[in-house]
Amino acid sequence: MPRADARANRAALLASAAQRFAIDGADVALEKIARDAGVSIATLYRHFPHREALVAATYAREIEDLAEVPDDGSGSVALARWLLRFVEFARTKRALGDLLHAPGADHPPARGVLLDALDRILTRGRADGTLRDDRDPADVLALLAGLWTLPDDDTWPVRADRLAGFVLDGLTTTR
Amino acid sequence: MPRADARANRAALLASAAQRFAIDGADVALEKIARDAGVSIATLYRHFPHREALVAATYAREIEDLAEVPDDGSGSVALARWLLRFVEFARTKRALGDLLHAPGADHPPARGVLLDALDRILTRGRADGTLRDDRDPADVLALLAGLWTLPDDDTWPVRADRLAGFVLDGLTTTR
DNA sequence: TTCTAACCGTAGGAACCCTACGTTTCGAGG
DNA sequence: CCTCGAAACGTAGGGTTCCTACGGTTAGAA
Repeated sequence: MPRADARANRAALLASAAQRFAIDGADVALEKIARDAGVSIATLYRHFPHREALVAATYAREIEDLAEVPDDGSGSVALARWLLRFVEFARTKRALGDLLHAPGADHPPARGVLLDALDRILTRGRADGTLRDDRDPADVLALLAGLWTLPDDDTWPVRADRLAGFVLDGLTTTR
Repeated sequence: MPRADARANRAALLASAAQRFAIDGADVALEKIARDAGVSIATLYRHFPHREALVAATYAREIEDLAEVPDDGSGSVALARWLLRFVEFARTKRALGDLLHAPGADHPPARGVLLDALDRILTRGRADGTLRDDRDPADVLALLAGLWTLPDDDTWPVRADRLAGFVLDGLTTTR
């Protein structure tokens, strides 16, 4: 159990981070987040050793939510539902793009969590014959990276749905 | 006609940039490129007011190459060939990812050039019935953004081909 | 050879990242 | 209620990169 002041500072940092990431994007200065939270930059680094850790912690709950895959329904239906949720996720959490799609070879934990979820869905679809068996979770995530490149205007939802639909189409066997 | 020394410096900068982008990636310090070229950082900024301009100029020739689309063959065949070239493009010019897929609403010229090429291909495929008519060039480019998120190891070519194949499959009508 | 517009480098401010180090404070145990 | 040490804190500063202001230098036309 950490000290009470440490816990409070951590919470304040996460709150500021969520706000700043939403307003200024993923590249906002960490010193700005620290200032908003009323703590020094050193405290931020003590709690979150690098930017990635702060981003991951900020969205930890949402990532866990997205990692849960209901057990009912066919693989293709599960995928369709998951994609809907993922699109909403991408729309509201633009700062996570860098984290999920970093070209580096070492996956951040958040990426692994989502890959696991996709793996469960693909496995189920493979078993019940509703999904093709020649794609893996990383392929799906790579295709969805495009969600973070779409222009940030009113056309976003339409384009995003079309992109997700494209992915779903390409994965389903029924056709 | 600019002065001879200005032309030489510009050429030296482009040569250094090509080398540095290939070795160190898109985020290499501009001062390093300037030093390699034997000029000062101010000279670099005078020729290329921002990083984007330098990247675009460095790969201008290759982008123009990729913008040329042969007139023969069906739309789907043209698309297949173009995708092969684009994959090779992505493999050798990783620094261009940021430029082609910047989320901002204002397209850099290089992006527009490729969108035009894709548009010609899609239009042809729509005319001859080999390509679906409900996708636009920006959709295709968004799907291909995933190429820049793949891990930089030996599995790259395989994953890249699979991704491009997925895009092609999803666009062709013959099935 | 002269002269000026174009080009160049030096120098430095500003923003950000990250760490070393001395100080303060919480809260468990007496 | 006090003591006291571990844990947490902030200040300060070095390093890097971006970008610009300004005065010196040079190419090349007349």
